[in-house]
Amino acid sequence: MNDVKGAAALRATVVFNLGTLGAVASERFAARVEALGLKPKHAGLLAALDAGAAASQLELASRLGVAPSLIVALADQLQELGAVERVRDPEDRRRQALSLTAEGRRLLARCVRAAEDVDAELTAGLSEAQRTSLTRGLRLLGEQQLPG
Amino acid sequence: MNDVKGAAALRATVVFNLGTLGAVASERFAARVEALGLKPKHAGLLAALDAGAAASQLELASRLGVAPSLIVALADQLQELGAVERVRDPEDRRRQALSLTAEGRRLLARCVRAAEDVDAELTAGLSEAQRTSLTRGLRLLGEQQLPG
DNA sequence: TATTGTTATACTCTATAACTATA
DNA sequence: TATAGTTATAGAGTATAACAATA
Repeated sequence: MNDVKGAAALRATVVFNLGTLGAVASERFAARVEALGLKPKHAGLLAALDAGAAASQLELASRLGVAPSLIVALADQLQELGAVERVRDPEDRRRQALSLTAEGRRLLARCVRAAEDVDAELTAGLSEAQRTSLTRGLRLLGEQQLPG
Repeated sequence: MNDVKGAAALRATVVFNLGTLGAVASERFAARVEALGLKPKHAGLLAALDAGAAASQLELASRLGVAPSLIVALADQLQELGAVERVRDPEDRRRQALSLTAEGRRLLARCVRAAEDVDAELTAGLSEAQRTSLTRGLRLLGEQQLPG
């Protein structure tokens, strides 16, 4: 009790649990979307496009907090899967507008189902009230700390 | 409303928020412990040792869910900082028991403070009740999904 | 000259495999 | 021969920097 703060105090923090659980969660989600030819970042890009960020690739990069070159790679792969289209802006031919295809929306829906499956798995040991309260807390934090 | 599930549904999931917030949280924690010469995994190892997992390096590796070779590297660095000691088990000279030094406990305490600072930053926009409920939900999930 | 997208390159993190020493 | 730890190597993921096309 006269201890300085140790392991128990670290485990009590939000940041420690977010970090460790985030890694576990991402790993499980990745395992489920792998069969679709996707990584979690692909799902993130699909979601950003679906949310209406039909913007230029540079804008997407800053919204997702990744390097522009990564958007190129992700978009290349999604394009090969027929999930997105690139259309040159006729008013500024440097710009490429990314947009979801029907197949892209279908893939996104499959990602959502994968995420919901992982959710069920992760929160299986929680009561309904606990699940609700956790979900709300995370959404609130997400709205405050994440762009868009 | 006749839409298939899209971006909004993905953002509503626990796994999506855990993944994205976990990345943000880890990044902020990493920035704070960098000045101590540490990465988040160093803090994790210090915490595991403080929690009493004084075990062999191989046991540590499986407890933390990382490769044994990573424990070697982390322990090397912590030893250079004077934070851990390696003592050969006299009964089986292949085994090295890692243990925290006073400096290691001091470093761990500084990690805890860093984590608490990040917590305050992350949850600044939440009410006390929201913060409590989030913290409880995460700890509960952590106890169920994480080893040890 | 500045900006968008792309390509080339390098860096970080971590795992797998090969190796050493003890058992 | 099997195991703990170590070292060497390789792969994934992503960023930075150089480049091309357009403005």
